[in-house]
Amino acid sequence: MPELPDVEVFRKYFDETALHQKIDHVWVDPGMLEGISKELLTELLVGDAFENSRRHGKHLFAALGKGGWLTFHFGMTGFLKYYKADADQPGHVRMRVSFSNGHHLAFDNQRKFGRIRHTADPRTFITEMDLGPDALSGELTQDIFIRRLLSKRGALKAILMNQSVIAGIGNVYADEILFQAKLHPKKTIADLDDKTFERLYLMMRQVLQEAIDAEADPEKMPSGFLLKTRGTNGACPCGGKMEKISVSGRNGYFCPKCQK
DNA sequence: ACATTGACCTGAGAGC
DNA sequence: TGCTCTCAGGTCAATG
Repeated sequence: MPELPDVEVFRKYFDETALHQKIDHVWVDPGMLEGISKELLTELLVGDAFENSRRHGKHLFAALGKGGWLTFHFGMTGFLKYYKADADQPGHVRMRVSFSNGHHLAFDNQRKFGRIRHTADPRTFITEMDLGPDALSGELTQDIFIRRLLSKRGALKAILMNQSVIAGIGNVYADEILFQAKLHPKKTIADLDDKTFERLYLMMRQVLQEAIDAEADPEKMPSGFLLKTRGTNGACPCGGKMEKISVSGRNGYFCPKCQK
C-alpha cells in the first residue's frame, strides 16, 4: 500500500488529527526503531507536540515543537490511525502516541518492515538515506528526470522503483505508470527516445496526482486505471488480456498488446 | 560499480 | 470447519 500517494494521504490525515496536541505518553515496539532508543524517543516526545509535517517519497516527517523530526516509513503494510476508544485501536500497533485530549495516534505495521527514526531535518535525512528527488516535487523537472534515468541500466520498471533515482514509486504505481505510458516493464533506458521520455514523465506525474486526488483509494480512481482491477485478470481497454510478469523479483501486470 | 536475488516478518486468503 | 500453502504494495545485504 504505502507508496507516494498513500503516504501523502497519511500526511494529510496526520495534519488533520495529530498536530498541535500535547503528548502525554508514548509506547513503542523497539524493533521498529532505528538509530534511536525507545527511552530517548519517549523523552523527546513526551511534553512536546507535532507542529508540522512533510513527505519525501514514501517517508513521512513529523516536526516536533522543540526541533527535530520523527520519520515514518511504512514498509508494505503500515498505516496511521487516530482514535479515542480502545475498541478502535487497530490490530498491529507498533507505536502509540497518546495526547492530552484523550486521543491516540497509532502506527500500525503488521509485517514489521516499517521503520521509525529521528532526524535533525528532512534534508539531512534524504541525503543520508540516499533518496532521489520526490517523484511529484517541483524539484524533479522533466530534464532532471531524464538525466537521472539516463545514468541507469536494467529494466525500466526496476529503475522507476529505485528510491535513489526517484523517491516514491513502488510496485503498484510502477505498473500503473508504465501501463498509462504504454511501455513494457522490461524496456531499457537505451530503448527510449525523447518523445517517450516526455510521455513517461507526464504519465508519472499524472498517475501519482490522480491517485492522490482519489485519496489513494482504487475505487475512486479514474476508470482507465489498471490498479482498480489489479491481479483479478482485469482486461485492458484494448480488449487484450493482462499478463503477469516478474521484473527484478517483483510480480507485476502488463498488457502485451499495448505495452511494447 | 552496478544490477539482481533472497531474506527479513506476519497473517490474510486460497485451495484442499 | 480447519489445516496448509502461497503470496503480499518494501528494503537491504549478499551475490553475480
